[in-house]
Amino acid sequence: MGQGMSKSNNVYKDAYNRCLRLLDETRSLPSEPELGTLLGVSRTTVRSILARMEETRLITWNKRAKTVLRDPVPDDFFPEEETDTLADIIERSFMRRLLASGAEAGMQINELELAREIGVGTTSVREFLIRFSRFGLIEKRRNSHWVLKGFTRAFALELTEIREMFELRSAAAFAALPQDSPVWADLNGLEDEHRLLAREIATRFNEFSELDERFHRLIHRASRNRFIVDFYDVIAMIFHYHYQWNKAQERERNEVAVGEHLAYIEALKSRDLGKVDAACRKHLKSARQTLLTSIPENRLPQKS
Amino acid sequence: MGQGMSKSNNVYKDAYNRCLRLLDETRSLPSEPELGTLLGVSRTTVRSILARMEETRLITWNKRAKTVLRDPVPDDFFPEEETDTLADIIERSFMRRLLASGAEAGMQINELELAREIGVGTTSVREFLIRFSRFGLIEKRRNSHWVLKGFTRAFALELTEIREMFELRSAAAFAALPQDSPVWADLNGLEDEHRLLAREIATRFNEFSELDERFHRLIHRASRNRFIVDFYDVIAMIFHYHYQWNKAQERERNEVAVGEHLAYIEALKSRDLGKVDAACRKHLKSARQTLLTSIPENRLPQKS
DNA sequence: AAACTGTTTTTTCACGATAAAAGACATTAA
DNA sequence: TTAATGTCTTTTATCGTGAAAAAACAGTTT
Repeated sequence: MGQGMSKSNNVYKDAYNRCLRLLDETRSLPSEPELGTLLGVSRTTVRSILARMEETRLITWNKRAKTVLRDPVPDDFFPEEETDTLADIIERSFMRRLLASGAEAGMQINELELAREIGVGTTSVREFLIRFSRFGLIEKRRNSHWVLKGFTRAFALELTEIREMFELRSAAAFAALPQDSPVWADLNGLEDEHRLLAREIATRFNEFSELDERFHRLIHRASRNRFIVDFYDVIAMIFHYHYQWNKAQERERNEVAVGEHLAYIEALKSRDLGKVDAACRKHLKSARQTLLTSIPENRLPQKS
Repeated sequence: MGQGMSKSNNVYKDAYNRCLRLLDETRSLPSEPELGTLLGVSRTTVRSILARMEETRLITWNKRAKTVLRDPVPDDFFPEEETDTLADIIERSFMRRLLASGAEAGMQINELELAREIGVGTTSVREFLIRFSRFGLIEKRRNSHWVLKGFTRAFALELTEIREMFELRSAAAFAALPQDSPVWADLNGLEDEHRLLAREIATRFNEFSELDERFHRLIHRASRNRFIVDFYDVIAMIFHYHYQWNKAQERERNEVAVGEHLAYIEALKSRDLGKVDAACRKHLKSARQTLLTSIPENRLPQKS
């Protein structure tokens, strides 16, 4: 499937699907540039979308007039898997292998083999590995292969050490932000979402990780330091796959975390640096514990 | 020049040049695998080197017997510029443009144009930009171009903030290392080199930046945290180009820094955490000052 | 005139192909 | 029987190419 293909049109397909959802809401579509901004794509792509919608008799299209003819049905949508970017496909395949047992530290990674297995070109795999290397899980040998460093206890400890350093500093910066800063409104919004989730935790516990990420990113942004903000990508990636892998006690864990977040938010709103520090430390400690207990360590930690 | 060329043989040429220097020291060369380890290349490359050395009558080569016939002359060496990796060539070109006036923040970076200008393929430029993005100076717009964030005062401040956080922690970890750790010998070696350089600073001041990097890397390594160790790459890159660009008061600056390093080393050796912290802070403060004064800020700092 | 649509050009993304370099296997010498 | 050399295979590094997508330009409509 798909060999020899130069470039998939997933941007178009994804935007098309999103545009279909817009159709429910209006009787006619806005101008091409406006649609482009709305969907986050260029006008070229917008025009391809409109052309297809006309073909499938979803709309009539004549210059400025784009009249909706009917509501979209499930069959109008492109299949989900065709809307993924190649980078996402490669990342998922790679992480599946990495988290599967048998991915020992020190194991070497073969670009060609990975590319063949996933069914993509080597260039895309190379670029993925280069991007991925900043997560500290793989390392390149000059003129040679990549080496897997492994999702080990040592990795988790190094990661959380930096995370704690950065978040404590960000939280302090957050508390020191002037009262008229828009972050306080954002924080209030997040607080409401937390309270709502806390009330319905029994059924909605799996929605926590998305809220968790938004909350921590808001705090990190207060540091106004690109290295701190960017580092949250590493944390988010690890936690994303970690939670996908380890579902044990998910409900309990998340319930505890929501409570900690609410205390943390309370501390931030008090703008008392001592309280902020304490609440932040407490939450980070339990987050680290959660991560650590999920990593089985059957080998001695390797030196250097 | 060089169009259509798949891959340059710079690994071979560089190893060849380094192998020539070995010739001065011995009358016969070791085995192929041994030479490979010595030069950091595969046996395939070693054999190409030996083949050429035989051709140019530098050695006779018959199975295990590799007898040196004559000392190499300057003409035997490949030109320096042919030994550079493509990544280095691209980095240099890119940094030259970036540091040249006219590289405004917000300016967009064009892969194709860069590739054409440097005379390399787009793939190599793309891979370079991905690797380079971790330095925080450029940012990718999804499905579109890269944006230059600029070598601004804000960048320098964000960079030094992290650097100070990491180095203070590393220095403390260093001082806490057991007396029998090999780092103390390394530190003594560096101390000697500093004293030597201090004595001859008038003529050797330009050798400081290399020593500086080795010293700080030793300290960062004590953190035993890959993210801290890796972050020194960012600092090293910035300081490398910064010093190349800004030669004003180089001698004075370096003289002061050598003195600060010696005090810092003294503090580490005392293993008194208070002294270490003070010496580290003092040096980092002046390092930051040096970096900041060299960045002309003619615009207001832009809001996020 | 401002904002839109129609058309053309440029750039990004991803592939297969090929030389350089690494690595594996087979053979031979110490 | 260990460690080298000789030979063959695989992988990495880099390019040119072509389709997807963005961006620029030109002409229209309100």
